[in-house]
Amino acid sequence: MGRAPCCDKANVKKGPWSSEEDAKLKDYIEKNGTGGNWIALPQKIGLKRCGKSCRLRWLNYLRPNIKHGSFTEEEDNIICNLYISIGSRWSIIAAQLPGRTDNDIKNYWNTRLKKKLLGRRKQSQMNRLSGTSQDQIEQNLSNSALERLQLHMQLQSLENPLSFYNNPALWPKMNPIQEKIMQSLQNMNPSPQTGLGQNVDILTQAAISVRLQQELLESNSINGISSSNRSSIPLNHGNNQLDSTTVAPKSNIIEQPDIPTFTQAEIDNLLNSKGASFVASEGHEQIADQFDCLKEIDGTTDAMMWWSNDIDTNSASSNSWDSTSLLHQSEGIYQDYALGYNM
DNA sequence: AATTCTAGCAACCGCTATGAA
DNA sequence: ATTCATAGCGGTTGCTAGAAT
Repeated sequence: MGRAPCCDKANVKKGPWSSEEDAKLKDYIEKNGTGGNWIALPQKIGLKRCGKSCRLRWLNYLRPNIKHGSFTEEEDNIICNLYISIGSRWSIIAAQLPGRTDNDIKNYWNTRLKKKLLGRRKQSQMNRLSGTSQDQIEQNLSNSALERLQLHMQLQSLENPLSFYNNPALWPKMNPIQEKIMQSLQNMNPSPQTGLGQNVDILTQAAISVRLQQELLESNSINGISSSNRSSIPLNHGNNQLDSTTVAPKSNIIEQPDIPTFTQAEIDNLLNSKGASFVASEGHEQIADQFDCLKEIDGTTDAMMWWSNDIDTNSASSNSWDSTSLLHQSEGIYQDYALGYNM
């Protein structure tokens, strides 16, 4: 037995709104407000629409001060800044852009902005990988784009020791598993080859983080913490949701890889390239291959962005952090990232 | 000119959060 | 403390117009 429907589906019109329907709804709300009850509203005004549909139509289209039309460069920047910081919290992002709706921003990101950021790489990947299937190309594109973004963020933290990335106090609250991972990473030794202090190879860090997550999940399962009562552990919501049912079997746990280090030239190239593709060295590719197990954990390689993208759902919903300050904190990130892609 | 493909957008669906009873 | 109705959110779907073949 499922949930009771919010309205009588059989007698409800779906699809695009007519101008008459728009006029009816707009006229009523402007005169009377919503009355705090969207479900009852369509019946009051004789609309054969679901209350949810009325609400969406009002919020996304009819409401006064809605901005239609193209996004400005400043709006692009804000959206990218916040997306990098908090992920797909469209309503929070929309709150920073007066007149824009979450739906609008979500569509804009999915159809244009994302491509604008990644698109330049697509062509060069296509050139290099001609002969491989389109699926492989897309896979390589999205994985390495994420790697590149995170690597750039990591390097950014070295250049600016007081930056958001290097200051755990500024980071969003992490769950216990993430805390342990971060502690382990912070304890790792400096890399003498690169002279980059604690900037241990990011791919290695991520590989180790995966291993730790697997170990922790396994120990939880041994201790009787099943997926059904996992709610006692505030795991990530949405993209990075860890699910013990999809964790790779023990035999697939990755071995500690040999640690190749990025050369200074590679780093320089990464930071300064404008649209050039990131060509992983042989050693890096070997490690990158290990990240397939990430997909088995949470379905996407977004897990690599364990600290930049993961905000505990509870803290987000209880407003224990401020999206406005996040926006400021992340301003520099996107600007540099955008520079790298020559938007 | 007809057909197919693609991008952009509006709307829907299902889930979670919240607050009242 | 529990149940229920509604609001709000984010992911997905489907339609349409324009581009490409």
